[in-house]
Amino acid sequence: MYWGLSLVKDQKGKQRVSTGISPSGPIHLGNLREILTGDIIYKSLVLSEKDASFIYLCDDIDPLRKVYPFLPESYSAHVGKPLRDIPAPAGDLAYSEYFLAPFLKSIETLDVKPEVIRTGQLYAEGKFGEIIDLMIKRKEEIQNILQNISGRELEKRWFPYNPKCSKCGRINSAIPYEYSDGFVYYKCACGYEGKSDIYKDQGKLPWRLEWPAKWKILGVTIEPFGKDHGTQGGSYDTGKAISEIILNYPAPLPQMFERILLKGKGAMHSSTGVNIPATEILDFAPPEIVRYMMARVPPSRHIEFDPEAGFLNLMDEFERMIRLGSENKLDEDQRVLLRISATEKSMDDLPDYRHLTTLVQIYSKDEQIKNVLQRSGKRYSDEILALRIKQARFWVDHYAPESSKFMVSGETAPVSLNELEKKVICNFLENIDSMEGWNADLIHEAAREAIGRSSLTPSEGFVALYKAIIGKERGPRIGFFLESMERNKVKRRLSFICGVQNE
RNA sequence: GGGCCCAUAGCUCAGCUAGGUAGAGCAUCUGGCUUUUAACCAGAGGGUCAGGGGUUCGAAUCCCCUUGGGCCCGCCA
Repeated sequence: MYWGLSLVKDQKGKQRVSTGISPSGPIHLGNLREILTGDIIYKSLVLSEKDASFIYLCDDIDPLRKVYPFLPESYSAHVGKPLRDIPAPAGDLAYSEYFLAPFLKSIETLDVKPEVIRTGQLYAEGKFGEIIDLMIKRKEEIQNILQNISGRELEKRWFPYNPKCSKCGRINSAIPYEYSDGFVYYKCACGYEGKSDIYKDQGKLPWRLEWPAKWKILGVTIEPFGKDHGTQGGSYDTGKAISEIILNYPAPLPQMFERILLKGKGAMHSSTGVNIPATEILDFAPPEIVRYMMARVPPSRHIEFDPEAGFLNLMDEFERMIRLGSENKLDEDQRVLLRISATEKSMDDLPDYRHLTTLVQIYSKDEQIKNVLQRSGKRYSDEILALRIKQARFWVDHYAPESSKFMVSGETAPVSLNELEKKVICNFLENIDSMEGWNADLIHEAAREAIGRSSLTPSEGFVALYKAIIGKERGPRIGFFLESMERNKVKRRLSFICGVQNE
């Protein structure tokens, strides 16, 4: 059974899948796994005909933890303040919204459409109030749970609520010393003394308490999370205990997921530069393939993403699957996988990606590529075609390995050909000289004829031609390829090889 | 110190919570076709299922140990 279906099959009643993130910087492919795993689970619930909803929490009240490498040093003044209170590196938005906006755009492209909830807003609306009150009142009990399960020693003055200093704006430096009637009294490191209303966004719960609180407030029943939360004694373990003992709410069904590694580089991490921003993935990868990449393996396995040759193979694999799907040749699991990988857009008749990576290297204009594709009788919508061409070009420019790229050799570039191969080139040159026009069919016919007059097999003959023109043994179909080049340029190159003087 | 994941063909992986004669795609090789596509069709070679032990009539599959690789926690989220 498909892993998503297997995960949800025993879930009873109303289901709510939750995912989220602190929008503390640009979101990369690795982060995308969380929300896509959530979406796959959500869609698995829908396929299982269960009553399901899907939410995405933007933890915009989390403090800025440090000056990240991508930030100017001036941000040191903002460390400790909620992300929603900090100005963005550019523009007028808040810091959190600045990083959230492109991410939301990306996931929409990926056909992920959760209800987006800002945690700061939940605090502002007082949604956490009752639970904060309860947690403060049962502080000792919670403290014991945390200490027993996580094994860590909590400080004597530990308090289950972090007030935000109304003077300096930091949420990590105010020390509470008293609680009464919904107000937490604190003294901040900046010297200010004040109080926070727990029914407003004047402070927050620490993570290990906030997580179970969210489960109860939002009615979460399933939640995927990274292995960092899932370790023994980690925040899921303590969250589960707090949820069940203190809040009397069953902990959601957990689904841990492994990380995404960049082939040859290791784990993706925003700070090390080993990552591909989520937005950039979509510059070259159709959204279906990104979904497919996450959906095809169970979350417990790490994914080694190879944006170079491996990506093209993945595209092939997926396109093959679509083809088999339309021929009704897939087994049940594969059908589910395909269904879950699909976006709302139709996947019928998509131009072959690998083919496009060749075409974009031959032709510079979309119009020419469109003509070539139409010659084969296929029609694609301009919008889809333009997008795919753009993606293929991006891939060729940024990720294509040498074996997938070609460059036309200089007119006098050295090339090693044996006598038989040279003969093919010279025959071909003669044919070109006497050709009536310059189009793909004629060129192709001329090439076949030239090879026919030699003692080489057709495939050997084509190797000779490719070696002469691009210095490699294989290449794009010769007719269309040469048609896109200037006739005289081709002639000069072939003449050089044959040693024929040009007039 | 603790925890999780992984190891199956040259490469990427499936098969593992129904234990029953090792699979797919790509790559390679052979043959065919000889050109809308670096295409397509047919076939072939290629694996002590990391190693060892156990359970079993029977183990890639379940259990234990070992080795190797990766990651996470022991700050904060």
